[in-house]
Amino acid sequence: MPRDRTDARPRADTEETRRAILQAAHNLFMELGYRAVTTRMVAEASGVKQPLLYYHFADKETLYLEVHREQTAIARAALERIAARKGESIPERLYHVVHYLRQANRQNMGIFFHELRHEMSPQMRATLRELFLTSFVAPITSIFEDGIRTGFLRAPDRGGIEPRLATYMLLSTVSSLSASTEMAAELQVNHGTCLYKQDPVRAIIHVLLYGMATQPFTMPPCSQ
Amino acid sequence: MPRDRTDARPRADTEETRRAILQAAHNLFMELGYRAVTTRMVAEASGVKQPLLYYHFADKETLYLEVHREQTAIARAALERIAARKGESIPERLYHVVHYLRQANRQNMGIFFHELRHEMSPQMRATLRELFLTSFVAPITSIFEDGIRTGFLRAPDRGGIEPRLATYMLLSTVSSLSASTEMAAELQVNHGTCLYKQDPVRAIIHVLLYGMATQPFTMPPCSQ
DNA sequence: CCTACCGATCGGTAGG
DNA sequence: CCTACCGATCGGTAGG
Repeated sequence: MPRDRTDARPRADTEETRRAILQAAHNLFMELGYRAVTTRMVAEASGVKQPLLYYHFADKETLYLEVHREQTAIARAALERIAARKGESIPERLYHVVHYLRQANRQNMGIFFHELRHEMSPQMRATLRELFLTSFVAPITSIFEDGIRTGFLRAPDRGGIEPRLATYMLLSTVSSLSASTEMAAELQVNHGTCLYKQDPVRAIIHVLLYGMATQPFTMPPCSQ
Repeated sequence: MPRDRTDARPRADTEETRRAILQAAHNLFMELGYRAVTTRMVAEASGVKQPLLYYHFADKETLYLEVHREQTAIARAALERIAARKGESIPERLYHVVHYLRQANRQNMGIFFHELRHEMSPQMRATLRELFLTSFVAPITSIFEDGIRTGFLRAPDRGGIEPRLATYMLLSTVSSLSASTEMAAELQVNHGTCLYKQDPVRAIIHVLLYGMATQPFTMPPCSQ
């Protein structure tokens, strides 16, 4: 749609503006959510007038999609790279995953799914869901699969859980960690006597791997 | 504010209407979130005209607060009752907690904190935060504290985590479970060979208690 | 408990 | 890339 007009500015300028809009929209959508961000807020944050957004993007929903397309591509590359480091242990790879997720200012996963269900058109919903699965869920799941394969993690039929469920537990805990001031503040206070406990990320991974119970699990064996 | 007018209806009718509004508002706020729910939607769902809401409640924010006041009172009673069942094991009590949380149609915790930070006035934010801590966090935390006290769970200085962090991990995982179709659908598919795995709630509690690793935790001992 | 209506703001368009 | 503006809808009020 852009650059088919006779009085168009040089390509660089137009591209630059488009990128400024995407960047501003990214920050605002992640901070406030789809509905709370107005097109006028995006325009002001990117230094243009509001109707210009509709020269670069068909509508607000499309702008939201383009933001996610760009960000998920970056996240996918980073997470697949971490997942592929077979030389590193499972805890190390998980730590790097969580570290990346926190550093990328992703919004809360619950809010993302909420927006998917309630604010997006059906085809947009399907596209965004696919982007999320490919870029976030798949790489992390492959780490858990690797853990089961190498015997570090229990297989689902040996008292373990499905890799996909493990991924969702990790993602939901970490995204709540970033989203809720309450939880984040709580974790900052935790200056325990143990080294890893000063780092909430390590504490969470520690629980997912080794649990909280004193004794190893005493559930009835699976092949009963 | 209500019932100080000369032509007021009988007390029962007015109370009934107020309750109908609260019930409709509860369902809508939990399903769609504060911002997405309009006062006109609440009015229609409770069978009254929109301006009537302002006879019973000062504004939209106050209506939201009253909904939470009522619901957290119910939740608090239920959760404190479960936490007090000292005859039941920690896993059993946790299972009942999660079962209750899922049955009460609570919204996603991430969305709740998001609304707290971005949609509420400061004093409303403080009140709602207090309600949440007293009604949800405190009772569940007391179960984890009990687990450490009785030796079923590892103490924070013995390779365990703070009870409060355990509570947030449980709450965030469970609330994502209810909120994301994605995750819920995933868990329905899980028909493993192991009994507890057919129940996603048991699987989540199992991981929090016993972890996913084959071997007990091999982190450096804490008193080093 | 209602009808009628307000100022503000929303996403998006016209026209250049 | 802008000014000007649209129809719709929002939370809330006037007045009875």
